[in-house]
Amino acid sequence: MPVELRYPDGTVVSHPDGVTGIDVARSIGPRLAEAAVAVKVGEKLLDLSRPIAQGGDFAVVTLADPEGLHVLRHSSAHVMAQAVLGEFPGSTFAIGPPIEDGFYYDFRVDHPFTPEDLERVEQRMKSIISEDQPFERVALTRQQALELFAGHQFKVEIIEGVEPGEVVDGEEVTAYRNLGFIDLCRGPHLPSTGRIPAVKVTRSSGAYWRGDETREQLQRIYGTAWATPGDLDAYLHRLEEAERRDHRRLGPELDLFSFPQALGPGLVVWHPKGGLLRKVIEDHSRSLHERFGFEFVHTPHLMKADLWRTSGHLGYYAENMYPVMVLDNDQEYQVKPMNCPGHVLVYQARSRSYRDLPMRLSELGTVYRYEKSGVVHGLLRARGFTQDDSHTFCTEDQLGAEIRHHLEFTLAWHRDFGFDETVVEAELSTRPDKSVGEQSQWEISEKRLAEALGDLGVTYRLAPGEGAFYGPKIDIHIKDAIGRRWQMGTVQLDFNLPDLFDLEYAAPGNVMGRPYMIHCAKAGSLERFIGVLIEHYAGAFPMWLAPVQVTVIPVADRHHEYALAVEEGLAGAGLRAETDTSLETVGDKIRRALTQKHPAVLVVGDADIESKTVGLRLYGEERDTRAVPLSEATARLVAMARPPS
RNA sequence: GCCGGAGUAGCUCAGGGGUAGAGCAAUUCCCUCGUAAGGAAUAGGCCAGGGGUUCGAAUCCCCUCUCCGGCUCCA
Repeated sequence: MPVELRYPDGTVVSHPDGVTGIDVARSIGPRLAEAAVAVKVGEKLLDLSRPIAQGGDFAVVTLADPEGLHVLRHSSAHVMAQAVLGEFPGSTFAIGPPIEDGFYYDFRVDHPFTPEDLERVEQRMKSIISEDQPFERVALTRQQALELFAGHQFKVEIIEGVEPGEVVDGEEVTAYRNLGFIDLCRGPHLPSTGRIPAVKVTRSSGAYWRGDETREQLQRIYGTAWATPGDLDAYLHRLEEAERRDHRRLGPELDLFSFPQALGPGLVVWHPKGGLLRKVIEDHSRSLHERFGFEFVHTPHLMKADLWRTSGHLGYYAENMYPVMVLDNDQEYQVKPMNCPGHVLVYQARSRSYRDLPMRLSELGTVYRYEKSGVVHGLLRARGFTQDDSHTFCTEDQLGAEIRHHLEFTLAWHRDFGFDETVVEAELSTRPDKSVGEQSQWEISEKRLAEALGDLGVTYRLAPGEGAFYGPKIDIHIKDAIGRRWQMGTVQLDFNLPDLFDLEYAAPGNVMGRPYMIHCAKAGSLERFIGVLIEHYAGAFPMWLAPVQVTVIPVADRHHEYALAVEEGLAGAGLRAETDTSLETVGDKIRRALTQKHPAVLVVGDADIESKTVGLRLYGEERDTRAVPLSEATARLVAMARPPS
């Protein structure tokens, strides 16, 4: 039966039965056929050599397409496994998928890979590539696959996970073979290994089989592959760039904070400039909370262990909490890992009426969580941090409006700091397998969350079953300098605490109602927020955030007096200014101000004193040789320093 | 917590069984300068910590701590 294919330009062509992707690509053009690595029919990617069984939308996939890179990386992974088996006979391979920017493969080997081993693997990969071995697709029944991979624990486990009779494209299991290497794989793959233009082995690490820490730990090797050697170089260059943006490097360099060894891992001290940055952010947080109708509360860092027992944290969160302190008459206390119970106690302090709702309580609450020693990561993952936390209690009728209100706030917060859709991602997580609460609560809450996202025009990823056991949520994620995603803000329902603490309000008609509870953090943690903020701006903050906004540089020491007067004037206009009175050359002082990424530099010398002018230079801009009247410069800087309204 | 890598001056790094090195930063002095490093001198180290091996350890071995890259987990 002929297959009808619709090309991207809209034309529809009928092809004879058994036509392959490469046939069609050739019929379009020889150059396209040469560049092709796979074809796309409908949503499905197919090997070039595979007969096209069904008609539909058709496109030739090349390495210029994201799908093409995916195929390239998948094939590179197979080559890597082949190379490892060649270099280290007796090793066993597990799985090897493509990932963002590259691929990995997991192995069981008799010793972990050394840097020299990785070098050998890369060399062997390159020789496999130069041999241009064809990739061959092998269709198997479940039974055949079990026989072929008999004794291969990982593969047998995967095949056994395939339901008997489960069929994809008329086949139960497929594998790909190139020369002596064969692995289970859905494909598609490049036509041959020679089609890999640029590949590099990057690093190795331990990784648990099936991502389960109770199971065997394997050795993983990461690699990266690109459409051209130039793309590979650009990628490596991008990684170096990102390293320069790393907040753990920039923080101490800009004298914002440090992690003294004397304190212990994951604990930060803020230096004056970092403290100032943090103050600006806290001030903005408080003013926005006020505008969005939140009330401020304060709760202690230390609370009776019984409270954590009631809240359930000792049941499911104990391993993240610091050990018990025994005080007074055998009374047990613990440091808070979360602010919620404190806010619940504020709610409970007196009887509440529906007229009190919604009640929005907020606090910059510092919490301490015991993070495993291997996971702390600068400000992005610390053991002590401050959340811009809030808990809102409302009725079911108010739920939709409240969720939208909180989401709007969270999005406005991120926008104010310059985080746009290129780095921000929203995610809606729904009911997991194990959960508390009524089905109706989950349904209505998930619906309201989705509606709020829709109302505000937010594109989001749906994460089914990823919600907390106590409620569904919307999370805001931001990508850091090297593309890692960090959870920032969250709007999260809680069906658990209102029950555990028996929260009530008097509803009309003299009946008692149970409030809905919404956890919401806008920034998430101030530490993490500042960490990604530093990386986002590479330390060159917008003026309203910069700890030092203006540096005044006198040309010679006879200009110090005027320079200090200029500084005073700037300070009077509300700007954070510093004068560099060191006995250095102008060039050196400029360099220091720019290295510290101060947004504005004012140079003052003989010519300026008489005419009441300054030389103005903004970060990231070339020198402006024009003398600017001081009043004009001040007005410009004040305008630039205005916080987002 | 697990797998690997690494810790030498405030920072970036050299050295490597036989008296601890450089550049930048710091301090002092000279220079008085118009937009990314002016010059000189001085000071600075329990070579992460603890145990071993050795006539002798920063160097070799073991343990611990901390950091880095991953895994697991997470704001």
